[in-house]
Amino acid sequence: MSKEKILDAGQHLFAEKGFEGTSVRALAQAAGVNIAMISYYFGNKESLFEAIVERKTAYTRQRLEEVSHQTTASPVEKLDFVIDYYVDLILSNRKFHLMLYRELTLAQRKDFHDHILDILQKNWRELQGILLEGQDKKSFKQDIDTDMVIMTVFGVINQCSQTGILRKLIDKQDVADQEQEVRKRLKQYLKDLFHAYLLV
Amino acid sequence: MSKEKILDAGQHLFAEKGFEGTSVRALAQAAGVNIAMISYYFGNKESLFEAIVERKTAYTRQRLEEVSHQTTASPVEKLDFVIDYYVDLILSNRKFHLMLYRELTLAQRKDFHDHILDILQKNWRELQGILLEGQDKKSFKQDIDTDMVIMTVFGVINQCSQTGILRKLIDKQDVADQEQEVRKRLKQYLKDLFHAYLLV
Amino acid sequence: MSKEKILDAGQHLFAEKGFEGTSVRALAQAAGVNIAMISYYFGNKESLFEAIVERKTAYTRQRLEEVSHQTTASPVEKLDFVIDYYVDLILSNRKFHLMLYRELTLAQRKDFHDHILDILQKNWRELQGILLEGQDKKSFKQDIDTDMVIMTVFGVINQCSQTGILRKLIDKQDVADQEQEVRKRLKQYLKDLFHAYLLV
Amino acid sequence: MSKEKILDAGQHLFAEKGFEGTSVRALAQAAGVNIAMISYYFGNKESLFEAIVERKTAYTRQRLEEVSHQTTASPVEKLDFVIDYYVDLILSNRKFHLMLYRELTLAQRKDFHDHILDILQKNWRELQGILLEGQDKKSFKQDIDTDMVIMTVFGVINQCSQTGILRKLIDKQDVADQEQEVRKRLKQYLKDLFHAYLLV
DNA sequence: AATGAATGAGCCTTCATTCAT
DNA sequence: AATGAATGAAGGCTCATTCAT
Repeated sequence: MSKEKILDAGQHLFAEKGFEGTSVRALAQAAGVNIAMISYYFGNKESLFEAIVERKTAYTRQRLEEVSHQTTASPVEKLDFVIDYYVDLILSNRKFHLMLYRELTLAQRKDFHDHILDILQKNWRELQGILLEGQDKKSFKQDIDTDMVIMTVFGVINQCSQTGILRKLIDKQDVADQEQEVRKRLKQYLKDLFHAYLLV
Repeated sequence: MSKEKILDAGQHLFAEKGFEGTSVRALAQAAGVNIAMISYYFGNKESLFEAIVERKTAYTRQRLEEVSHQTTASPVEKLDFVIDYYVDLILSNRKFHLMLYRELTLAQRKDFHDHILDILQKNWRELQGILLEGQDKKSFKQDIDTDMVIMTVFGVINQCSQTGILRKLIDKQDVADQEQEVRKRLKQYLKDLFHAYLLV
Repeated sequence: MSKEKILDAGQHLFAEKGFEGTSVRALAQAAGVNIAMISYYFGNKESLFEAIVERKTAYTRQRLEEVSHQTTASPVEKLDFVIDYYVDLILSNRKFHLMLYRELTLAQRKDFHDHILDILQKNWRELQGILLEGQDKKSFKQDIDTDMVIMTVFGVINQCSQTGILRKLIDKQDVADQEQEVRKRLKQYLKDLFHAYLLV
Repeated sequence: MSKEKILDAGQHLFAEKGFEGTSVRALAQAAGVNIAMISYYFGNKESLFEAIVERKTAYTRQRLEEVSHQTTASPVEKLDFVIDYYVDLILSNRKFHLMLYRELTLAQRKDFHDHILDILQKNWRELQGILLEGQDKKSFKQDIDTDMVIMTVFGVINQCSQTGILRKLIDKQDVADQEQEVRKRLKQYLKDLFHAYLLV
């Protein structure tokens, strides 16, 4: 009960304020539990952070595997699906993902960094599998840089999420519409881009 | 004299440890000045940070403007040049740029966030100018998403810089070679990608 | 069952880490019982400590009384026996005795201090009885300071046990031999010393 | 100024409550300075403790050396002087010395333990020098255990200081008289004891 | 222009103990 | 008889900043 409340509060607060910016006092207060419960359940703040990332990414990985291992869809269809999936995933959890990548760029806490990177790489391998399958089936070109394609998918989505620049480019409508507009545009763009680059 | 030393020390330390991770004590010690000098010259840590970013980006912007305003090159050539330029720029100052984007994603410090974003947008407008010029001259397609192309340039370079994943993918050679290999591969990929997407 | 396990764990842990240095959590873990059991059985940490000391000293006192009340031996023989006995006793339980005297010197916990001192004094009175008997029988000098002799017996043994200096003075042999060497030397010295001081 | 105040407050508080029992908050309050000044001047609580011991023992060592190196006195006179000196020294700073020996028996903090022991051993060597000189000059017996004599001097004084038992043995007079009585009796006893044991 | 001392708030963690079951 | 969850206080320490000189 308290454990869940701490995880929930942590997911929200870490996303909002970052690791350093979130004090255990604030965590305990937001979770409505005593400050000592963080140590009691998780040992320390760092381990709580890892537990939150673990919970979040485990769910994501599971969902992703289900999708990418299905055999009925073509590589292009799978790629399009993954694009849609990741755009929605990242933009629906903007602050959390931003925070994750932010902490990832801090050379401090090397062990944690490697741990998270391993988890993310598992997901990246799924995408790589689709690209290689497409090359095998001759539906994608042979001289493409698959690593870079993966970098592009996450790089573009993160960049949009990060800078929030599109909010400035489209300022005619209200916030909710903007959000939908950005997602739609992002999905369309990535598909167009990769169809132009990948397809034979 | 002391002021310069503080700026230099700050540029290095903030890049290495981030804003939160850099203490005023560490700054003073690294600069070889008294701890009170930071407040004396810059008021507080945040303002020192802004001064450092200002100094760094001003230099970059100046260099970029010189390049993009030249009239002899074609849009494609200009695009290719900007790609080369940014890959070298960001990868040559990896830690600083990572830190910059990291701090940018923290909702805290809103004013600072907007200030930095304004600076970066100036540079982005240069790139946008090239894309629009290409459309004008009918050398680029008409139905392209120019905002997204900009997001892609920075997104992909940052993603490579950020995760350092390529270091894992190419581990046959020594570090210096890897660095060159990554840059070369990144430049080639981005050109191939945009030529496929942009050119009529 | 749990109570015994706690007492055993406490005797070992308090000897090793001292009163302050032993946490209730560590006690519970070492005893393999729930943390709340310490409060359940003993009320609080302090009372547990007293219970342990009580158990330990009661056993010692019983052994000592058996010995000192025997009537066949002369005062000198009795004294020699007590010296042998105490050297072995204290050096065989070095850490426990060190801890006991250590806690005794803390002005805090006055009640506990007095309680322990009463117990120890009972044993001291046995030794004093021997000395007075020796004076009565004219085998010891009349102008000796019996209180100080008692202080000397315990003071010297404790000092050796405490500083572990003899380990540094005799470093030719292995640890087990050192231990035996120290005991032998200590017994011989104390007998020589008191024979010189006490005997008529 | 603050540094001195912290050292003074520390000397008093550590003697009174021990290392663990003295909080940095209490130290700061007793010294009338801000809590951060302990870190500012000494780094941490442990280093403050070492600084205090250093200051105290340095003064003692200096005094002792002056005395033991004088050439006019005989070995017996020197021994008697050292006995008088140490009885006064330890009983005048009872709580401090008790605390010192107490902390010395804690296996925790091994480095600190060794450091203090080294300092104390320097003083012990002075006493050992006197005993060896006495043997050289044939005024002391040849078959004495000099290490044990040293253990005895400190052991007996510490034991008296520690248990405070004499307070119970002599309870006819007021406290100040007791103190003097104990010192006088202790000095006399130690001289009698060693004269009996050492002299040819 | 520059300093070292000083501040007070805040950090994370651990403590002995008690509660509800 | 026994438990795991929960408590609130206190622990040592570091922080950015300011003061007096």
